[in-house]
Amino acid sequence: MYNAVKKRWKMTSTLSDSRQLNQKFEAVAHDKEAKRIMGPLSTPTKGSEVAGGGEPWTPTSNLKMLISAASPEIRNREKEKTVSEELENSSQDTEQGEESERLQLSRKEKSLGLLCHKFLARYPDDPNPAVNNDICLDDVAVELNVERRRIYDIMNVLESLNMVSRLAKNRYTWHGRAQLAHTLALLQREGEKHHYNQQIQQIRQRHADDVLEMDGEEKENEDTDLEITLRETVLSETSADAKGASRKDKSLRVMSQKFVMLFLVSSPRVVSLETAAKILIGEDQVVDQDKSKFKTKIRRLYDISNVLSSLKLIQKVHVTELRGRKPAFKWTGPENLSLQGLQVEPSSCPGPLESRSSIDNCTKNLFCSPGTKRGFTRHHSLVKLAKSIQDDRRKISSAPTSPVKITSDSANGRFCTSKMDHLAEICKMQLDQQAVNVQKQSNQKDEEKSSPVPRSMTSGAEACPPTVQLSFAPPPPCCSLVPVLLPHAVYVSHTPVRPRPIARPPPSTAVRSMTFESPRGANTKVSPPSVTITNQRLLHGYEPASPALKRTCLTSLERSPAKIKRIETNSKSLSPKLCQILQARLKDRRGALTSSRASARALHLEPEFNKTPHNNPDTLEHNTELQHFLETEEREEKSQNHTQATPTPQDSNRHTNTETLIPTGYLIPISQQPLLSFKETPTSSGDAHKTPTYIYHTPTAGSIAPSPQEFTPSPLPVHRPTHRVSPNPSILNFTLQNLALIHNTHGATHMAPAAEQPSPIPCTHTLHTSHAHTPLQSHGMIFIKPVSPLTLISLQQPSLTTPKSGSAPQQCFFHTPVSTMVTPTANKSLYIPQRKLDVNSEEH
DNA sequence: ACATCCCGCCAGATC
DNA sequence: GATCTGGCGGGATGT
Repeated sequence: MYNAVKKRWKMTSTLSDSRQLNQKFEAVAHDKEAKRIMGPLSTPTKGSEVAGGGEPWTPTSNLKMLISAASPEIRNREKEKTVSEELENSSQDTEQGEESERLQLSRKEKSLGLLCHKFLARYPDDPNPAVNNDICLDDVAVELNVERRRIYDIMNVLESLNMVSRLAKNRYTWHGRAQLAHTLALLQREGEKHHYNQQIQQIRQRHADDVLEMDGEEKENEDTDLEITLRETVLSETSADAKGASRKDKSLRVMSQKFVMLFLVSSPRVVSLETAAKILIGEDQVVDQDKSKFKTKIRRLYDISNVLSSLKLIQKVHVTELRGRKPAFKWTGPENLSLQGLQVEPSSCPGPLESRSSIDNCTKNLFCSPGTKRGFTRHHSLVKLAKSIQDDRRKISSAPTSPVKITSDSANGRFCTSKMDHLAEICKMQLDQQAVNVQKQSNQKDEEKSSPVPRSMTSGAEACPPTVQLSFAPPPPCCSLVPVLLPHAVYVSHTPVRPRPIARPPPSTAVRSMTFESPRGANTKVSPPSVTITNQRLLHGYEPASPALKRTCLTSLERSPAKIKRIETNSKSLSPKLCQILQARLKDRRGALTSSRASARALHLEPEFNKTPHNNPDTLEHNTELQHFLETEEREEKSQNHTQATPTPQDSNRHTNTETLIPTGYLIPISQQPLLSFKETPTSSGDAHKTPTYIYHTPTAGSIAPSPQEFTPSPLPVHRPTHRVSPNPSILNFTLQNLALIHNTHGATHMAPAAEQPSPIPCTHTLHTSHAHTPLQSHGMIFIKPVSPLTLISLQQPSLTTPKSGSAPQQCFFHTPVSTMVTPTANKSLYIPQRKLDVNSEEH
């Protein structure tokens, strides 16, 4: 397969090369020009790359012309394309010169930025919805003479800004800048929520301090305050990076959105790559993990920057700091972003990210009768839901190493079944409701149309509301699906920002406790100050232990598959060390940790994780010991906290927190009640406050929906200490595994519940409803199988459908990487994003 | 030497 | 199983 892919790529490159060669032949180029003029190449709609030639008749053409004029390189490139195309048609002899040709092109000529320019030149900023704005990656790749891989990079960034949306495999829909302002506004808001500005300041300050004095202690102190916040946020967000979810969490889309957020919240709208990378990665990790990660992040940021630069949203600059001159980017995009439009009725309009396709998918396909065939492939998920569930169960149960999984099994069957049943009903309801919503939306649209955004692309996306609509406000049920832009990452952090209508217990910092190892090693200690800070934050309404954070921890544990593998590879040698570390850590933790353990529940770790321990005998031994140790601790903790054990809402929250620790993707803790409380405002746009539901988008299966409840106060102090230490993913994973082995006591501690929960499937609906029934539900834990996001989605839908049902369930959704959303309430538009897009409008 | 970032391997996700 | 996606990082190129 790979070979095949490679071949394909090679072919592409070959073509490119040949084209390049052709480039030399100016005459040929001219011919091409003529051809272009004659007609669009492959995609008429797109306007083909003719740009260079300049097609006066279309905006795109004009744009192209301008670009070409501005950049000879672009022009040449265009020519090359044309030429190459001709060559292709005529002959393929070019291969010989491929290499040479390739080399001939300067690096700049092959830059992503230039490529993006070319790409953008093909489409109008404000596309006519009536026209077919579909983008075929293959066509684009061919036309632009680049490998598909490069196109993905561009598409990912554009998608993060909702300038395009994925329709189906190999297919995207172009939205242009119509929704850009809205999207940016959303991102800005998200950035504010995440306190990125603080993070930036923190980092800057820290750098300054570092330069001035290398004193370790001081640094430590510094960390306490904002840094902690930053870390939390970052980590939480990073969590995405971390693993679990799928690599998608680390996707360029998420990074791009975060990156943009940094600009939007930073006072001097200048962000250095270093700062951005740190924030995106999390300083701890940066410090701790080799710099490779940092380097990689920087590389990615360059990729993103190139695209954003092409969009003219940022501009490269250099900032001079104490340490010297550093590359940075300055925001040159729109400055005054307002969410006004966004706030429009949530229900009516799909989020900026929403695309016609998504809407269509949701409305037409998804919610159509389950049995119906869906035009969109992704919708298969619905159809396959049952199958997926079963598969998941099977997998889970089969998982040799994870006891937890096994547990989930028994109940799963029923759980799934019931869910399915619900699903059908929900779908039905949803359809009905949808019809109503559509009408409403249409009405609203008229009003809202104030914004020039053409939302619905072609065919009736009746549902497709203008971008403006996205209101953050309580997203309609469907909206939940609607990607408000919050990228996966986003979802993580926002928790902190959200206002909690209900007095909920302070968030627990359980997550932190999970992080055993501080990157800084010895330095990390539990610092009382940090605890204090946490509390303060809580008071302020920040949630230190944001779900995101938790996730982060979890995620970190899981990490990307690739990484996991690496880790596993090394596990043999590392395990002993890890064990030691863990033990030491545990000792340290003993007193403090209370809830952190919960993470342990994570039991159900990915197979990979599971493998590690098992594979390595030594590890097993260590594990046993660790387990013992943990168990003991856990018991102690339980005894201490046992009061909390009772399954009251609060308890649930706690559990949730604990759950958070669980590796994302697998267990998802959802607190229902809180959600319910929030949910009430389906229509209200109140951005800021209602937000009862959060839409957590996780590209990966396991997004955790942090409920307000999640933040329980009581445990905080305990967790805090650990928190400081940055978790070593490997260690965390290891630990989690061990913990997993340890059983959880149901109520007593944090995590246990989740693991025990039988149902692997995250069905919001079920969860909520069941809340009272099963322990699982009560805990809000959901076991999500990373493997089948689709399943999750479908499950979610049901919840969507029953928006008003009032039950909490609906509020939480699990987003698979693909679709995410959670909207508790409303529901006007059903939207199922094929992929999760990122922006959330959640809070309101 | 350092900044950029292209290239394409390779694994997870989808079809 | 084939193909699509896209994370990732080696290493080339530019400054």
